[in-house]
Amino acid sequence: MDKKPNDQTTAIWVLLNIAHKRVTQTFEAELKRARLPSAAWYDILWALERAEEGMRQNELERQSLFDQPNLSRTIKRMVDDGLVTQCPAPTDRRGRVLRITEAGKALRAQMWKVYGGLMLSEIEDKVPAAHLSGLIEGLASLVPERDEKLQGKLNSARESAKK
Amino acid sequence: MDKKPNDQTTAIWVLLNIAHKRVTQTFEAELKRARLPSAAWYDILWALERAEEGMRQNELERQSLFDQPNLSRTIKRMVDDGLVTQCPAPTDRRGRVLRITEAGKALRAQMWKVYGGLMLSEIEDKVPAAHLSGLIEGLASLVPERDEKLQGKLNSARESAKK
DNA sequence: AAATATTAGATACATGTGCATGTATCTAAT
DNA sequence: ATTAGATACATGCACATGTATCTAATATTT
Repeated sequence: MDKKPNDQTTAIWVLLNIAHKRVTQTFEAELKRARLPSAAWYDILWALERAEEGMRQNELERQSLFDQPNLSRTIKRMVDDGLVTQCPAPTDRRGRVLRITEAGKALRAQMWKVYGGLMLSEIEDKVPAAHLSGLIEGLASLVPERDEKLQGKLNSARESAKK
Repeated sequence: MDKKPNDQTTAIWVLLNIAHKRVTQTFEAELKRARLPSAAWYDILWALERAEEGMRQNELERQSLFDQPNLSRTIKRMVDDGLVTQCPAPTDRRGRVLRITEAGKALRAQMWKVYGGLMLSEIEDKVPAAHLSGLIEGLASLVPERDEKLQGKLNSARESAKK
């Protein structure tokens, strides 16, 4: 090694892993305790609920952290569970248009009671105001601008941080 | 929901997931490209290399992000690969003392060339100085003080951040 | 128009992860 | 000495994830 990472770099790397694991596990455990699906399902349901006209599956893939095969399987399960419908896309016969069902909306609302509460208790209550913007901007700096797949979420996140 | 998470909270939650996934995937992809084991293996090897006298498996479990069954299996693979030895603990016949082998040390050194370089390119080069402490303290605030399992790493990380 | 490349989505396979549980051993109270 | 409960580690199973590949459809090139 020509140059060693400094101590702050090490701290960030270690803490990024610890904090992510810790927060994620808390979310998943509480959702499971409430007999609800995982946070990833929430994110899909919420994205589809906002898309009034439905959403192409590849568009959802770009907005989510799922890779393509994984999203495909997850959607299949959600269709089987009656949460989402999958119709052929009108303009491209390869494609599928996804829509949330009423049951899907109901489940998302149900999940929000737990999910939103966890955002409050696990994040909002814990991060001191002094470190809010440093945390947000620091995390954002780790995501490359050019990564098209993540750009959408990053932009909307930064925007809401500014308000 | 009585109270909604604010926009900064949402940004943190979204960015924590995006940044973690993005950085982790880069690390794993580059290690794989170099035909090296995952970052988790590096962490184990490094912990054992620092423990001159060897380390009890349950102690390693506390210091790592592995849960117990998963660590058990991972250690088994590392023993099979000749990277680690597993001896009965002298004082407790339930326990195992783990030690890194010379081959294990060599592999860790090899991995460091890639791993350390990634810490520089993916973290040190990307996070602006202005957000360093906010990022570190913000992440740390997400980890509960009382979580014994994570406390060790958190303390050493904070300490190095101060220097 | 034919050939080729690209894209959308699904599926197979290998691997990783968490949870529940099993076995052996330890500690401490009876 | 015996028994109750805790702890250390291992294993089985269900499920999530990533990689490679497949099919069908669309886009591009010549």
